[in-house]
Amino acid sequence: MAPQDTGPAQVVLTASVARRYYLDGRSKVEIADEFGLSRFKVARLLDAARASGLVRIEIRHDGGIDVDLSARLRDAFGLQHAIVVDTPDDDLVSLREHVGRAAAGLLAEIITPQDVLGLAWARAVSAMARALRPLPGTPVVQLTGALSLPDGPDTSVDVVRDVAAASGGVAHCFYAPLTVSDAATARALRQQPEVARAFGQVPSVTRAVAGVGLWEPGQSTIHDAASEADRRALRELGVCADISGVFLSADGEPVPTELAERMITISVEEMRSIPEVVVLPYGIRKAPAARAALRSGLVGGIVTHTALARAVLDT
Amino acid sequence: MAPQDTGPAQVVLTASVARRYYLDGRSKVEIADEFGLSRFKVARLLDAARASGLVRIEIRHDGGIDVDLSARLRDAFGLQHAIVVDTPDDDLVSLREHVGRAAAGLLAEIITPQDVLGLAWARAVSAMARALRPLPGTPVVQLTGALSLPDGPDTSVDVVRDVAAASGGVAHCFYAPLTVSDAATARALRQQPEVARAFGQVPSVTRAVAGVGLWEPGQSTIHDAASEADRRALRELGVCADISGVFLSADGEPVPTELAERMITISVEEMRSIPEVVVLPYGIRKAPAARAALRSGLVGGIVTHTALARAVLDT
DNA sequence: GGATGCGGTGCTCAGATGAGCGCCGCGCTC
DNA sequence: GAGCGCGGCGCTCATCTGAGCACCGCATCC
Repeated sequence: MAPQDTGPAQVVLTASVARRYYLDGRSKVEIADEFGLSRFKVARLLDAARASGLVRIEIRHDGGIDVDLSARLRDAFGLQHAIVVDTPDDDLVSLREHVGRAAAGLLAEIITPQDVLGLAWARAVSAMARALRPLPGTPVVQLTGALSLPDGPDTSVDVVRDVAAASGGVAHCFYAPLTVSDAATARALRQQPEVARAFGQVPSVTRAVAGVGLWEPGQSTIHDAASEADRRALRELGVCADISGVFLSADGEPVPTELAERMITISVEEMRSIPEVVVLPYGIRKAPAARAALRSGLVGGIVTHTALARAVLDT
Repeated sequence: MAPQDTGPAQVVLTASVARRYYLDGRSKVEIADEFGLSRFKVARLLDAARASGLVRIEIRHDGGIDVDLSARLRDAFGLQHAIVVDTPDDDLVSLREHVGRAAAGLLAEIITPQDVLGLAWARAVSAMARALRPLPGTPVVQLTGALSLPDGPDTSVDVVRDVAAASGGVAHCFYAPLTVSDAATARALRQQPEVARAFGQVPSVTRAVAGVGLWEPGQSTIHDAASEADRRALRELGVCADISGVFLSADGEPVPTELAERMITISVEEMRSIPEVVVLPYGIRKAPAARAALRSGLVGGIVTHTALARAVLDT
């Protein structure tokens, strides 16, 4: 006896109303007048149109950013910025390039002339530097000593100088290795005028960019450059991740290490005092390290890719 | 120097705001509070999201009705109802079934117990009757005499009786042919109590359903049943279409014919007095006839299919 | 150095909108 | 036939929203 839930004429009317409202931008009052309905009726038709799936609204970005994952990541860890690059790739070099490019975009967006930019060394940071377009004259501060990689063209010094050149700002850089053989040498190096001058700028740094290492072979340049004894020692201390020479346990607690004392880099306290540290993890295996970094509270921004973001969130 | 038009962080923010607004149904004020923005900023972000294509709204019905064409047809001809069945088919039998089913749905939707339903004979009307689900006890009035087709199981009488049975209402039907050999016989037949009783109900008919014929071979049961002389005579009078025995020129003007006087059917005036006549044209070739019917002003509703609707509108 | 224009922001105020409520008609039950 | 429950409708009133405007900072140009 009942006509079906909604008849065809109803469907057509609803669709017409929905079109006028959602696509033509008319007000419900106008539509009500036009169709000879009450504005309440129009509102109910529109509700029905939404509920029945006649009107479908989707939010999608085709510029290579997964906006949904980005927002979830940002909200899950209370971050200031999260960018998840949408790429099905799983080649590390390609991922790094994508993340670097997105980080360059983010930096260009959020950096103002009042900012002071700190850069740790990481291959992703180097990729970012290469993709960077001119910034408004921002000073750039080197946060870590240089690590000479056989395959890497850029050292931390190069990156800082390149970025400063692009920004037209001052480059606070120094020539020193990332790690030395004993704490005394490290302390001595930090006293060097050049190094001391750069590190003296750290308290004024407002944004920093760093990579994230996982304390496993091939997942951290620091790990790979360390001695077998250091590798084992840190593993036994429960080190899971490193951010610019700051070591973290799996749940994000800073882990004091003897190795850190032999490194030319910033301390946990210095890092914590930087208003926004942006990290650039990539590669699905680094999920535990990324999670540790996000849990540490040291990080205010992240640029990564879909697979890793999902892995971090699905825990 | 300018960062690109919108940076990645901006995109993520905009998408989050759009999600909250369009998908979660929050008000702009709530969103502004949540994100620490002014409500104006939220409104502008949403505008930008719409403009940039980040938010896409589409209105689509997957129930076999082309809502867009339906509405265009309704508006173009000022109809009360237009239903365009979305089918890529071009087989006449299949089209007729689809149109019939949709017409049954429309009828079930718009018929009330206060209505009086008139039915002309047409194969599509017969298809509709077969698809009809129970109606609220509506009286049904036969509007045309019977035409015996070799392949048609239903005559106009059958259709009326079936529909009345389904509705539980009274069937005002009669046994008489659609056309006879001379006007005097037709007049005499109309005086028959049974026939006169049915036609006496015509002024109270509030909705009628009829087919549309194109005055060409194979496009009108009346044409095909007519003598060669009649076919030629009407062609020379400029007859393009017929609706339930009412003949129309290509621009929808009623054409008085001698043939009409030999038919047991309603007059133009009677048809015009019916508040809503729903026609069921199908088959792309009938476009001129459908157009004529819609232009005539006699028609208040149409049920047809995509190809024909498009052909009618693209003129 | 001051005038000018432009993009981005948030204000006012009128008009649009939503939540909740009461009314009405219908079908069902007893 | 009276009572009941339900769904659809439109009202009120508080809130939300949009159009237009004024303001600010910045860059540009005489």
